[in-house]
Amino acid sequence: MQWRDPLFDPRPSPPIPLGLVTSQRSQEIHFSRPRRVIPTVPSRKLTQTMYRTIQQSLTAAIQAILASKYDVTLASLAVEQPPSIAMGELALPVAFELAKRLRKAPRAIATELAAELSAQLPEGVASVEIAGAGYLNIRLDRAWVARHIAADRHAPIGGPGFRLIEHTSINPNKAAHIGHLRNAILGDTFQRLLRPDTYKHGYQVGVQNYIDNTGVQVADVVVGLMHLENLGLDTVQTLVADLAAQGKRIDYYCWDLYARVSQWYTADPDQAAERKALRLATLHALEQGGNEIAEVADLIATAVLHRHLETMQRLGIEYDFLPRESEILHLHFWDAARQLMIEKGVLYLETEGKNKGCWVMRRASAEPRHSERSEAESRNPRISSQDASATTNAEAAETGPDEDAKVIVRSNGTVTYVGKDIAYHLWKFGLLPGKDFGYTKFHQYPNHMCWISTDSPSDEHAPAFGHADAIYNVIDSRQNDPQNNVIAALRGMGFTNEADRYTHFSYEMVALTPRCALDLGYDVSEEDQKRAYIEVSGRKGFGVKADDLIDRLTTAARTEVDNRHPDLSDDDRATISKQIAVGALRYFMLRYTRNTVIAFDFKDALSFEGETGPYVQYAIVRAANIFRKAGTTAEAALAAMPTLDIAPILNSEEGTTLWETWLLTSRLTTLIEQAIATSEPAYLAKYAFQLAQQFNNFYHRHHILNEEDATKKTLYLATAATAQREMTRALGYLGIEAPERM
RNA sequence: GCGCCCGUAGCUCAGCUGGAUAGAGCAUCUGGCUUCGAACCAGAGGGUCGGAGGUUCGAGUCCUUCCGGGCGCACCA
Repeated sequence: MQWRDPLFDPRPSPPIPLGLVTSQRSQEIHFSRPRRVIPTVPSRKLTQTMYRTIQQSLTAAIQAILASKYDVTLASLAVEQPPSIAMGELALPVAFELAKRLRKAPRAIATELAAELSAQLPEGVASVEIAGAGYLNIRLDRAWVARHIAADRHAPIGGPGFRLIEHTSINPNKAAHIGHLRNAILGDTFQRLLRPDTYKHGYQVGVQNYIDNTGVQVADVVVGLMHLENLGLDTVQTLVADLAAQGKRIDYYCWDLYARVSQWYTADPDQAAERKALRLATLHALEQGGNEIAEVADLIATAVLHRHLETMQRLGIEYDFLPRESEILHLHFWDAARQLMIEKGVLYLETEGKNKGCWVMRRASAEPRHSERSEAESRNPRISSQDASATTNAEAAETGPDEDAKVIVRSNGTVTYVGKDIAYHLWKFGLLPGKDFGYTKFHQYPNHMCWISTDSPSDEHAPAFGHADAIYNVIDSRQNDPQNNVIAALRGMGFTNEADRYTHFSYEMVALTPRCALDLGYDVSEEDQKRAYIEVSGRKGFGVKADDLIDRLTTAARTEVDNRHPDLSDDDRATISKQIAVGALRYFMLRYTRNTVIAFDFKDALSFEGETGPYVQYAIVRAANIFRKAGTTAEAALAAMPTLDIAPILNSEEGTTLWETWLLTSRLTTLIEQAIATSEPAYLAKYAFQLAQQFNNFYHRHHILNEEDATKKTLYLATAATAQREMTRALGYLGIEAPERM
């Protein structure tokens, strides 16, 4: 096991545009067109990157020794973490790499290197030792490092540029379910990692929630309203108003109706064809716009959309802009995209074969990938020319039509979903000539406005969206192929830079365990009961609705809070319960890595113990309680650090737990960088938990308030303070608040 | 048939650029509340990392192949 610390990261840090730093969310700045900022080096760099400096001087020293003593240079030097803190803080396996080249035993090389290095130790390094078969283990100056952590020196994160995150994107025809929650929580957490805040410079960020308000799913609910319920525009209006007046959720109503309609289509074999035709006619009317069907659709889709925003707001999830498919259609984004694609030669009219009469695009998989192949071959000669026989474009043209090509425009002249998506993504990158949405206000959050697209002129002072430097699409893994098609289109058009900065933030679905499905009262076939999990289905009305889950979590938390804090006011208990519920839910969705299928079970999701959000929240509350009882503050404890003689304590046997706690608190920047680089928020969730575990361990080992030695007591308080600070930050990025008490 | 993902402790999952004795949580068992709150901590048992080859000083991690499971491969949207 090893880990990397950004403080020791050899990579150069990206330039920071100091001028863009804002501590508060401000729509004027966040959504402005990309500001090309001339990178400047922050003046604080020298002090902020002290730890990185340790490593740099360390590796530089070793390189110098290698060059002078053995006449070799290494491209990079690996730096690892020893298995136990007792062996040091850093481990260099450099001797292993050199063993063969120098025809010398690793341990002998390590011995020579250690001798040379010990003669001139870099600042912050206490000693060098040889360990195992030839590791160079480095011990740090614990007091020196701890003081820098206490002063909150940390490596900078972020850079210039505008990054667009698309997440949630629920069809506005039914209630959000647990699968949508995973999507929204992943996207929202990632957005928090990127965005500027008081801890980091970050990147400029825009959060978009794409609304497919003219799709077949909305059409289905419209069919239900108009043909199953026999409602018209006015009576649908009444229905929406009535449900609102009764405090009923319109999205729940649609959830049931959608399932009924889906069944109704095929319920009577004699009428199946007729009903399918009705469905199609409804869809076309809806796409066309300017008719009663479209108005009903807009009414219901907008009402459901408002509910989705409410649901997500319960979890602290907010959006900046809601682009709708209706505007992509009505503002003719596709026409501009089509012209561009033809100009760039990626879209062509098929004149033969099964796709005759369609405008098609070659699939991503059919593209020759020269660079990848040559790289693989150079690494491993055994992978050679067999797979180089993949058909090239030229060959395909000679051997007939590409039957595997993706149809973008149907033979009847209508554009497919992928076509619309290509147009939308060209717009995201500012590559769609002459096209932009109209923008109008839609929903007011406490601190900012959420805008929605319109085909009318924009509101005054509407911000500009689009023109992103990089984009992240939080879309489940089942849409892998369609996403790759869009990326392939960009690449094919020569927008390679954009294609490289297009991240399909893919994740696996949330399914139900058979037991959970049975508990909810669903019919589960014998076959399904044998499976590990069952896919949720909006069409079948099969799943756990997001609001139901939040309600259950809140109720469960409330029971606990009522038992523990009968003295607190009703409002306070409600607030704490909500914070715990959100903490449990968000952590649950974030603790799994993206491509793990979550088999949902209430037992796991409703747990507040073990590896959960509330566990971390509880650790923070404990730390806060110490300062309350001690009559001092975390800030005061940290401020006292420079004056304390802490080296003897940290270097002692009993100081190891303390030191481990300090070391772990310093890794937040690493984890954030790692989570961003890999698009994997789970790493941060894991870290928050480990930090809480480490703190709890320290908490039980040292009784702070009873400590009689004044120096020790202050050091203990500072340890609690730094742990509390970093746990709170880590949870903040996960979108989880720390309650006052719990 | 093709593409992508997964297979690690009884269960649910981590394991980043290949590194030292493969880790958590849950469950089970044992111990710890008159303490800064036990939504906690300490300890125990539990592993052929799906199988087989290969590369490497070193493989859960990289390559090949096989097995098992999931998802996706429409002129639907």
